[in-house]
Amino acid sequence: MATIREIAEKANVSIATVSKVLNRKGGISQETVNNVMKIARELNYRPNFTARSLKNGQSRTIGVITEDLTVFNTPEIVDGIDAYCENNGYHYILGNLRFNKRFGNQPDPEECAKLVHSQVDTMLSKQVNGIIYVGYHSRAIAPVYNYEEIPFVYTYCYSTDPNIPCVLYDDQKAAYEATQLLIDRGHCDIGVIAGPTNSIHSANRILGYQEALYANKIPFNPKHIVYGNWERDIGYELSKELIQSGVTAIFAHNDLMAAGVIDYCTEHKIQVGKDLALIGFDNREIGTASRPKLSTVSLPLFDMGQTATQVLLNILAGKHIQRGQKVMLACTIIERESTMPASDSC
Amino acid sequence: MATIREIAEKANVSIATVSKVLNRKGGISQETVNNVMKIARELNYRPNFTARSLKNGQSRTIGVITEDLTVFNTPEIVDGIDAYCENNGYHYILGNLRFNKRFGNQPDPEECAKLVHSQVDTMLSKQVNGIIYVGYHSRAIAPVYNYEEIPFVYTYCYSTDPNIPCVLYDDQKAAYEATQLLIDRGHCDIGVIAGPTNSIHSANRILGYQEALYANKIPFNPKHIVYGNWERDIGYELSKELIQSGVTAIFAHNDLMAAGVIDYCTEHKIQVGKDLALIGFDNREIGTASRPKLSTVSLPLFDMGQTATQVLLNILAGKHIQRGQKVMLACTIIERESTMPASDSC
DNA sequence: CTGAAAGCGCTAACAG
DNA sequence: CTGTTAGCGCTTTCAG
Repeated sequence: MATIREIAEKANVSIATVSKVLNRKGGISQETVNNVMKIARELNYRPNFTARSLKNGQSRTIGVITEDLTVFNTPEIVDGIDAYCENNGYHYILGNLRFNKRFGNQPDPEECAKLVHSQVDTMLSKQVNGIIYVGYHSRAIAPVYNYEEIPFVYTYCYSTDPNIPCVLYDDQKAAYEATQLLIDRGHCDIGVIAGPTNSIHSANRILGYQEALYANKIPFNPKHIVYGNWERDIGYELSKELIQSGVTAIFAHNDLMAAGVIDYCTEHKIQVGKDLALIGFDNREIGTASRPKLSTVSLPLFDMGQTATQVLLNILAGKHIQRGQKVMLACTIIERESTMPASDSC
Repeated sequence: MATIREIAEKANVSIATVSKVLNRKGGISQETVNNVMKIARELNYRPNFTARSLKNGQSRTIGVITEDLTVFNTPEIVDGIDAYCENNGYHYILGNLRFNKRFGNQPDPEECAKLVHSQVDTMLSKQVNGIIYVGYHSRAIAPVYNYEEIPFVYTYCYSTDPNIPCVLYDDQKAAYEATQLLIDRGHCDIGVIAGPTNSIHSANRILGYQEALYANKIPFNPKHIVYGNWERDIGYELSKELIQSGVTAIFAHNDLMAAGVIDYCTEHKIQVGKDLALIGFDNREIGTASRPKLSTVSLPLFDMGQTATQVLLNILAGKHIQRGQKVMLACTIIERESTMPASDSC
């Protein structure tokens, strides 16, 4: 690859002059400029990013660490990071921890820490200015590193340390809206199939659900909340309970469990979308595959990627960030067939 | 961040000595080694990758260009690249073209070329040693660049130029095996719902299908092949035709069209897995969501990523590569419920 | 307007 | 065993 020096030789000028021309610094005669540019083009010159970074002492590069690229949420988030970087003249390098293949859903904290540590080390050695850490499932994570050296932003997970900003989606608001949709469709006996009792997602979604009931003056019946394990089978089982206890609508905390509800209903000739209203969460592919198509809550993944990048670049630009900043992005309700027919209200 | 120079000062040795210690070059007294290492650790020293690359004139880094990270096949492939790089001491940088959001399924060749060109330029300026190009749907692509400068390997797509190696999966073999499975399950009137007539995938899969019939001495009835558009609705419509013409098994060239077949059968009380055997292709999420669960063909995506990287690293290591090398990786048949009950043979 | 020279952090001859 | 020196490709100050 051609270097600045080769251009200088061909053009019979010094490398300093070439550098100035290439960087449009001005103070160079038009003639020289033209000539240098012409030769640069002929030689198919491309600046050496490495050398430039070294000299300038800055890379305009951020690191993106994904816990697992193959998990459904992650590619969209990275897509958002990519777009935001491109629009702001930043580069990023991706590091993928492959937690899924290595650990399944039960990451060994010890091993994880080692992987993260080594990934951060690599990135630091590549002179990144900051790091976005993308969780593979939402949970609280201890600070991954002696993060003081460099700003971190978490997304799709959050830190136990209040100094690390995170970008999340708003479970509570989404649940409020999902519940409101069910109410708008004429239901007041609304069951909830939540995730495990220790899920923060479910806790927040239950809050949103309760708020919506309250706002609509519908009494809250604690029996209408049952707890599952995010799997399809449990949706099947729990829907039985719920339906027998008289609910006419179900808010399942993920699409998989909602699919289980559809399984149960199909088997028992209960028409979802008519006899029973159903809404899921996550907007997974399964929701368009099911019959009827599942109404659900879509996660703002692309936006989370963009926002996380924005937050990080703001920090890098020295803009003040509140301690413990948590950016909450809104989800979108997607109404499909499972909640469709508006019947009469309570 | 600490530099080699700071270590040298604290240790009262020259930077050359420090460098030698850090790179385990030997010829340094144990005492000095210990001391330098200790100080390096205290200072939390991390080598500057940028400086090292510049000096050594090589980055041990490859570029990975994805046409679209958010498309179902891509993350698994990148995961494979990641794993292979990690195991072989290589780095990679990812560039994501975001074709899907920019163009949908109809990429404008002009615009694409511009994006690719600029991405390759960036990577070249970052001194990558080679590039893996990951297609977002399988098709022939004109050489993306003046690729002579640097080796390219394509995966999930192939080049019109025979000099560029590509890593693909073996449609024909997979189709042979899928058809054989149907035959093993007792069927001889096997319909095919193919993709569009111009799809190379479908052409190869039809070949595999015909081979399997021939190997089992089953006459090939051209009427049993119908052409769709990869969408679910067309699966519904075409299954009608096929079933009326008397087939007892269907090989759909993707899972989406297979889901359409299930739709039709559910509606017409035809029990898939009993009255009709069905196998799809791609192993998408929808296949576990459907009832019955869909038998299908799983793509060797992770393996494609690994193999593409292997091919590229071999080229970089100077190993000879045949002109026009096409590596064909085997798919895996996944039998689920839609082909299950083995009945009596023809 | 142009060029010489220093230096980013690191490695590798080579000399001592 | 250790240090001096040159230089990777580039930018920037300073002198001319």
